[in-house]
Amino acid sequence: MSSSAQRNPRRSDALSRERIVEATVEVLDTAGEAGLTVRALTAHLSTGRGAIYHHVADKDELLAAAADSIIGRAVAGTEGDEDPKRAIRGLALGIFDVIDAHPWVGGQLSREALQPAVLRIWKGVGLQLQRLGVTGPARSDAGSALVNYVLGAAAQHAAGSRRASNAKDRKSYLESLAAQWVRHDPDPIVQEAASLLNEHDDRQQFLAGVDIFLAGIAAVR
Amino acid sequence: MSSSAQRNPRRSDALSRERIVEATVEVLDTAGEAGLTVRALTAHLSTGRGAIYHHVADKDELLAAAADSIIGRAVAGTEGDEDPKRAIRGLALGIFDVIDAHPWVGGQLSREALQPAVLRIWKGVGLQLQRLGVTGPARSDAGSALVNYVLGAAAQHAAGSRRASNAKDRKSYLESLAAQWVRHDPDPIVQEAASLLNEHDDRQQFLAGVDIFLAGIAAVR
DNA sequence: ACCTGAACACCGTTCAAGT
DNA sequence: ACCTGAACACCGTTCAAGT
Repeated sequence: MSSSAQRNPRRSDALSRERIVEATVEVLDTAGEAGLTVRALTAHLSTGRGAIYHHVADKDELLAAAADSIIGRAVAGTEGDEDPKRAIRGLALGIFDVIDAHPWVGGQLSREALQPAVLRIWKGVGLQLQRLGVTGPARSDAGSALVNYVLGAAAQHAAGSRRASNAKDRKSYLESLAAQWVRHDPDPIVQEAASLLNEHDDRQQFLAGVDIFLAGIAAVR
Repeated sequence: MSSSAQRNPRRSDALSRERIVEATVEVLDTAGEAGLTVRALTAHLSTGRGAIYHHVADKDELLAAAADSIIGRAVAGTEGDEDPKRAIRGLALGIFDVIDAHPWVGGQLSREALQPAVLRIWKGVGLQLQRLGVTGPARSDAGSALVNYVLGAAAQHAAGSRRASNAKDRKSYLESLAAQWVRHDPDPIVQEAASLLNEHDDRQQFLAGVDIFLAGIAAVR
């Protein structure tokens, strides 16, 4: 009845899909995407390599389920806001923050269009757009624009943060890259364009993009 | 001087980075991302498995170079348009079409933020935004919004088309999915939101998204 | 029914040996 | 200098054998 430990603490309970997905998240968070191997996972669960295949079909399903468990938490309780615009900002920021904390989710969401985690995001966006009064084909266009923007920004941010855990390194790399552009093409127009790579706060820039989108659907409507 | 064939047609020339990247594109186009193995690639080039490592560091570099060769062609000659808005639409559509034709590029662009192909897109977008008269931090925000939207839409479209090569299957799957949402949650608000998954032309919807962001950039400025 | 772990059919990458 | 292909150190998944 209670969830307390049993006689043998090394193997607390029978395996279950939930326990496997939970362990998958733990391995991904500590070892990254490359560190998620069936061997590492089953070692973490102290079970045999083949055991997980009684509960999930394959590694893809495992990754999709792990991402869904993370996104599920982020999207939950985002409907509360009275103001649909604020709700959209909250939903988007919730996804951004959760991907910042679990970079492997960013890559996973781009891997399969109709996976549960992505459908959750479609659903949340659809609800808020409806509350905003966007209807008909305009809502499909707006929803697709927002979902694709959020997923694209998430993937790029995750890809960047996965590698350059050191922010200083990243900054100096971006600066040298911009300088390289300018050297390669001394056209002042290129020089100005290189400023896109300047230092910025990814999170704030992400939110600015959401606001550009919100202004866009208001203008197009 | 000319590029005509030599005596032995089975091994036309010495290996080179260009020839290897070209072969990589060919393998990816015919066998997909999962089909790109060093064994398949070197067989296609009729050489030994280790040969390519004299010209590229590893498989990641190969994928990045292959994507860059595709994106390079798409972005080239997109600066011609007088009207910067039309140039942005052309740039975005060029990327969409090239990813529609080579779905593996869509996934690759989400894998590494500062890879050459992605930087090319940043550069192209930066140039047009500048011509549009967007300056200062507003240009960074606008550029990031546009680039992330394009990359997100590209990845989702590619992920969708990779699997469901059969459009009929995809359509009926989306329909049953929407029906499932409604069954699961009879709230009419959910039912309406499910309409986001309705049939649509991905390419046209992609362009509608670009226009939303363009309108937003104009409104926010 | 669930679990174990050896076995299978693969990978990417390295490196001694060749030319 | 460039190439070859065997060898190495891994993978994900299956499946007979156990409980």
